[in-house]
Amino acid sequence: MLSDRQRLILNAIIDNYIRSAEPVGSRTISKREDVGFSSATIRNEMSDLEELGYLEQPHTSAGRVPSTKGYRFYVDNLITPMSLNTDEVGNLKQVFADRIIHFEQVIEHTASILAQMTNYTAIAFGPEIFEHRLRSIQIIPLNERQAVAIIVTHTGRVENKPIDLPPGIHPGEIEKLTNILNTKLMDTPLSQLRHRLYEEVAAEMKQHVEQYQNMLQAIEGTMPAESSEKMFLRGTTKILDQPEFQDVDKVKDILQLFESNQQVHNLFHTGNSHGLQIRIGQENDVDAVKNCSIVTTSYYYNGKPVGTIGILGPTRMEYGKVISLLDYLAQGLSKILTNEFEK
Amino acid sequence: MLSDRQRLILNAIIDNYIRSAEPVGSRTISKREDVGFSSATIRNEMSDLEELGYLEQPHTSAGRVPSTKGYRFYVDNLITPMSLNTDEVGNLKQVFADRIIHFEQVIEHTASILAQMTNYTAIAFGPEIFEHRLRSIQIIPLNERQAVAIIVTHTGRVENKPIDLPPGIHPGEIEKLTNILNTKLMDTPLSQLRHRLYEEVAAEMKQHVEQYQNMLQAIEGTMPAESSEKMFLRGTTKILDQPEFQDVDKVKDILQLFESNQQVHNLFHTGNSHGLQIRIGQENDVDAVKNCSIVTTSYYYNGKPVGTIGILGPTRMEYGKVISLLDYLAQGLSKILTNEFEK
DNA sequence: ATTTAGCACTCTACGTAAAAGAGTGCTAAC
DNA sequence: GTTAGCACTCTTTTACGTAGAGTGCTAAAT
Repeated sequence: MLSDRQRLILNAIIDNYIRSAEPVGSRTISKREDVGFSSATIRNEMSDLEELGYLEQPHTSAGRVPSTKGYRFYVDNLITPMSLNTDEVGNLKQVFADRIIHFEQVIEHTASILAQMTNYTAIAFGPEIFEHRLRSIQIIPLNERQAVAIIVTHTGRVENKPIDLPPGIHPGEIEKLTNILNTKLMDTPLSQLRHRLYEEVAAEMKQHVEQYQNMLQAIEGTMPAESSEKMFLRGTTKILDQPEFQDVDKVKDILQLFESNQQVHNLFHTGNSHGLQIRIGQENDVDAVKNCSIVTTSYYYNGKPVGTIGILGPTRMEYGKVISLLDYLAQGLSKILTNEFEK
Repeated sequence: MLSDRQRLILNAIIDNYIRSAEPVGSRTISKREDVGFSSATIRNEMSDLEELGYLEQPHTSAGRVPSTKGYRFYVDNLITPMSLNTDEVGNLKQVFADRIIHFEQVIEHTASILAQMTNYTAIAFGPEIFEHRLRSIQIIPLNERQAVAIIVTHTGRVENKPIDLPPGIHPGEIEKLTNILNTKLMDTPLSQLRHRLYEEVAAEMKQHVEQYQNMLQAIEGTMPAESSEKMFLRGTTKILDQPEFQDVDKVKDILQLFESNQQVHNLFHTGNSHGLQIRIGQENDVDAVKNCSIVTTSYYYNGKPVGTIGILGPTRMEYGKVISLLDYLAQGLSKILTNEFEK
């Protein structure tokens, strides 16, 4: 659809704008080494590109700025994923080089390094909980009325929740119950925990445990809600460094959004789709990030997508760099995850 | 030192400034009902108060603004703690009215309600960990090489850490070890855990567990570090609503500080002192909050201070309201804490 | 001796105007 | 098809004058 020259010029404009954050003029482009045309020619092409919707003009006699459509074309057709230099690869390797104790620590480290290397806000979600299988469930009484239920998954994730004990329950009952739960539910994926609790455990409990219904309810309450995977958000204030967010009003909504885990989760959750995803400016549903872009990708366990890492930055984002970093890290995570639990 | 009239005027100025955030002029004060002097008289007094260091003038021919010294005098001598109205008391009571499952949830709720009712940033620290006593310690193997150690305190707090297993250790060994640990360490305050681990457990372990030294080290690593009490920070973006923080540069440092748990902890930690503490503007050591004030108070368990709740806001803070709220909530927390674990 | 009215003075905030600068769009020449 | 040239437009910056708020001082009033 676009001529080669139009593509070249669009690419040059976006490239410049990403660096300068200022509307780009025709003369700036014609001075570039990779463009051999006079400013007048560029002006004509710019005019056409604007008419086609790829560029916008803040006002007459200002330079051009890429539109959402422009960025979209850029990331779909023009972008050359930045190849990482040795320093950068070195940095990234460190995430995986440390002796790995726990996958969640690696995830956390991933988010940190992403934020640090991009200067944008980074997020990383722990492996989706429905892939975790139960390794152990413990009920620890604190006193006559209260206890803590603890669930440990085969990935080492620990969830705990306080529960009320039925009045007058005997400690031996709790122990019996714990045994039943562990025997019956071992290796159950968390997503099926509730289901199997009623299907298989209830009957057994009925025989051995008094007041089993109260306990059953209490225990059900501790089962982690779906899609409550761990989330690490890093570099939330990086957005303040961007020139387009020098106005407090423009950042307030975003920072407030960061305060709510639920909202952040919704924002980055990619639903069924996986792999590299880019949402640019108004392509986002949430108003607060209408002039931000979100780039996410997935990592895999046994070929299945189980987690997401991503970046939130201004629409004027260094897409090439971000994509390369995300790719590299996602691959690393997939590899580690598979190694760690497959042996 | 200050005459009654000077105190009256200083109080009026601060009172006005807290509400308006604008330098206060002599005429504004003379119009107040509680002040029966002409603007000229006020001007003279203001001039004196400035000379004494209680007021500052942004520039000639602007009104006066309280200095740090002025605020200090205000909170020490002039302030009348705002009595809470019924609506407010109702709100506060809700924090404690919900059926209490877990003290940490109450603490969290406290931080939220503080932020919401003051429109400043609120913080609440869970009871200091050295007051927690061990209720249970569990070691859950994940596979041949890895395990998770879980520590539960009598307050229901759960800490967990991944540990590496010594190669070739037998599952039975782990069970034996867990039994020893629980028998020997039950009810030990967390602060003495390390000490008693070596004093009392090591000998016993030596007899029953192979490779006990490796395990000992691994377990020691899971013992929570001192002063790692839970912390709830709420309303971190409230500061953006304050007129004196409309400039991005002025908030950036503060928001960045909020990103680091460690720094937040240092900022609010009151060391040995307890009870109501107010640090105004430059009285703070940390540069980022040089034009903020921090008000904290303690809550108690058996008469001993075990936790802190507090507020961070602009120096121009509604001290009276904040103090009343903190007092009320701290008392409530103390009461609950004592009830919950004393029965 | 204290308080107050009056007034000149100072400084900021605001609005307007002029000038400078950046960039376009069009026309005509190459 | 490309480019040089130029008039035109719009923003940004600077300058300047005015209005407003508030002070500080003096002299009068209490």
